[in-house]
Amino acid sequence: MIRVRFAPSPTGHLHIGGARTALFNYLYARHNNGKFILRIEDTDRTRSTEEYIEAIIKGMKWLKLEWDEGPFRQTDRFDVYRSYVDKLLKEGKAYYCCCTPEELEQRRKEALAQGKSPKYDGRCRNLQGQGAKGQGAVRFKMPQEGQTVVDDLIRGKVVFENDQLDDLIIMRSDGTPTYNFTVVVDDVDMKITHVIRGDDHLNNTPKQIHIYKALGYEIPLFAHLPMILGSDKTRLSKRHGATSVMAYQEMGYLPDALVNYLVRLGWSCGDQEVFTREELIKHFSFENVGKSSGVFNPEKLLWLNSQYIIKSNPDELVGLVIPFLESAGIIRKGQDIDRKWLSKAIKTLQERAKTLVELANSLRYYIAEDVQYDEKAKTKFLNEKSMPYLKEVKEGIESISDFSALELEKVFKSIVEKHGIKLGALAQPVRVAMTGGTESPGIFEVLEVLGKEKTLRRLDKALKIIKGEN
RNA sequence: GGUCCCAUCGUCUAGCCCGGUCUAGGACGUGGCCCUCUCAAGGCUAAAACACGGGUUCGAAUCCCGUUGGGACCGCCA
Repeated sequence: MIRVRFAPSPTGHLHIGGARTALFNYLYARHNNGKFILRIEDTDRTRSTEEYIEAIIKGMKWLKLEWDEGPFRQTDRFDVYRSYVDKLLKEGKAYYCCCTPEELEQRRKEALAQGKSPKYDGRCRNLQGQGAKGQGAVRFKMPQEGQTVVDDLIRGKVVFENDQLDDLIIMRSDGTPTYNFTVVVDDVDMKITHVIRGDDHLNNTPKQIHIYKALGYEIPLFAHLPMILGSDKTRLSKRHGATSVMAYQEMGYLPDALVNYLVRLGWSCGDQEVFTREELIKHFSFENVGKSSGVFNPEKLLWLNSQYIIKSNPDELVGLVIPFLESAGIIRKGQDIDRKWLSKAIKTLQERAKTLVELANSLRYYIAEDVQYDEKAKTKFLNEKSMPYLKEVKEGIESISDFSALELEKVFKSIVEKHGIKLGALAQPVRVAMTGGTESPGIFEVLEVLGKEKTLRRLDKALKIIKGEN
């Protein structure tokens, strides 16, 4: 049974990079009928918050990255870590270190200034019981010779010289455990078979391997994912724009579109760009995960989002767009709206909106009582020249009983033929009268969605404006 | 500074493991054309890359070495 985990630290929101790590774990688990575990690594009590735990869970749920076990929290397991530390201490595989953080910082700086490696110098390592027992931080005794090989599923064998490794702190002087230790203990306890995480952990891996060995446990398989970079090729951060997953929800992105974008950043499946969740699960494999880091490209994400909006069922879009209509002030919060009609309106706009925010805004002229005219469009199309045509459209419309796009087209066509003009000469003035602007879905569709009553009212208003009555 | 990782169009990538089929394929973005009542969507099309230098070989994007460039890590953060 394959068991993987996503183990974020709640010191911030779920961000793009974390989401992709979670996604790859999720896909690997689902592809292999394994288990996906969520574990919150909150041992840094000064920086972890409940709020961020909630935010991470919210982000995971929004992306529909369902986990099978957890969320486990490391702060619930301090006694477990403590017992493992005691075991190592007893076996002489760890020792107390009474160097203060200030001293260490000082020595690190000096080493760096002299061009030396800033690793811990092992000062307390050989004190052999002379050091203050039971106080200070606990360090793990790393082997100082030989090599450690990380056999990575993505990178192959990576060799580290053990003399490069330093005795890392596994328990702080306040008794709380640290990351490199808890991660091993938890992965063992939770029977994790594959550790799938960011590339930034590759250098930690040999240290963790030694902890597994000291504890006498089997070493899991590792897969280190390439990093996601910003446009300047440095690690993706706020400087590059939105990095929080939920910011994309607010900007009107569909979770499936984000997932699709993220998975293609580092993974490929031939020439295919758009995938259903089922296809992703079916095809996902580390064989097709690249080694090099990738630059986050918001334009491609936007394109994918537009593709997902086009593919969506308009009825589903109704529920998704309503919050955006509310926040744009197009409808009042909790206002009743005819969902069937809204669905029809959305259908005409789907291929024109790249985000739900755009979709909501483009719905404005359908929903609002009055049109807001674009000044340029108004002067160009609502004038003496178009007035007679507008009148004829009005008369034609009044005469039909079936107010459908099909019938409307007939009305327009007969006027066009009668005057020997192009359809555009008729459609554009009507478009401005209906929407206030020069861009919209096909004019017949717009009229049909608007309905006879609203159409006639807007035609009247446009005619009044031309006559200067408004 | 040390260690580790990486290197194909501006960007994401296919190809690389198993050298010839690569005048290097696809996608986003950009330009042009078509469609057309506008805007989109869609279709067609163009420009655009094997970082560099050495090997190995009849032949290298593909294998080896080096250089350069980029990234990550070196915390009583995770």
